[in-house]
Amino acid sequence: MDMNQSTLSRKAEDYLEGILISVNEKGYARPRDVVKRMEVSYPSATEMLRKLAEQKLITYEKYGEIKLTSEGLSIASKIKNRHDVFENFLKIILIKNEIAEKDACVLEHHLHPETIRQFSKFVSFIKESRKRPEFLIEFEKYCKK
Amino acid sequence: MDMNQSTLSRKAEDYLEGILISVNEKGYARPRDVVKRMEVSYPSATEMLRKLAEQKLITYEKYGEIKLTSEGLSIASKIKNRHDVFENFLKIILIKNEIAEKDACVLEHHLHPETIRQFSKFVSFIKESRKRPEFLIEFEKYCKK
DNA sequence: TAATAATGTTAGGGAAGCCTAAGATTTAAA
DNA sequence: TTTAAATCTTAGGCTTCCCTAACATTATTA
Repeated sequence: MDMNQSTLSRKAEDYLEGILISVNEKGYARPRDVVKRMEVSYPSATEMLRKLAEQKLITYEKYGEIKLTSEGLSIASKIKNRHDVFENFLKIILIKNEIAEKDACVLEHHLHPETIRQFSKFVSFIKESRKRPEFLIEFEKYCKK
Repeated sequence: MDMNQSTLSRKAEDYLEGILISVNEKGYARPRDVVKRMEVSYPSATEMLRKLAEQKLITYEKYGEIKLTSEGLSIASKIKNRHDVFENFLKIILIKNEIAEKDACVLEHHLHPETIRQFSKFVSFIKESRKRPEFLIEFEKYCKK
């Protein structure tokens, strides 16, 4: 049960994550939301929506609202968590927000679970320090040289 | 001049990097080297080799030795440098060598140049510290909790 | 409510990258 | 040197993801 995650393509994960964002905002997604967020044409979106529906990761009927099934939600949330981990990490190493956001999308796929776990720990480690760790101050100086 | 890097697919970059490794070892590559390193079939390798040759990134003739052109070498070297940066980084955040090596392959593509630069700086920053930075010792403890 | 605009779907096709099967070439062995 | 093994290429086809053009549906507005 639940072998889908491992066999889901990178793109399918992307779409699922995109759908989650709309669902969080207004309770459902529309093809137009997907089209905008993924920067693809309507036919491309329709095609992927059908596939995701076939795999029971979303509910979707012609001209209808798109929602995540519980399994779809579970997968999308995992991807989104990863995304956040990487985005946070990139900001820590002083990358501009805009770039950090985009590059997190690249990082969030296909890394070994252990790698993701370590990135995640690294971010928590930094964030849990009461004051800004000395080494980050040093690193910032180092970058300016 | 040299707009190829930006338009080269991720896979093409992978192959180029693989070829570089064989070239470094023995002065040239053979289809069998590519097949082994990329874990693809001969026809897949042949197809990509032809494409790379078309783009003048390698020299390659039927049944012949494969070599990098100066442009191919320049691109492959950049990719390899990135790979090394990421591999080093992953080891710093305490990921097993074997996984670090594989995941560096994922990281080495499609990140913003600024992101790559920052990763690179981060690694240099750590490596240039005379002694092992305190925070890494702390991080290691943190991971064990 | 009829016309228009926005949204969505279907049909058909393309590029990238992968494969197996079959055949060609080169290398190694008998 | 003939045969066998290894290597390599060609032919043909598959999947994923993308697209444009044409058509259908829904929403908006005159």
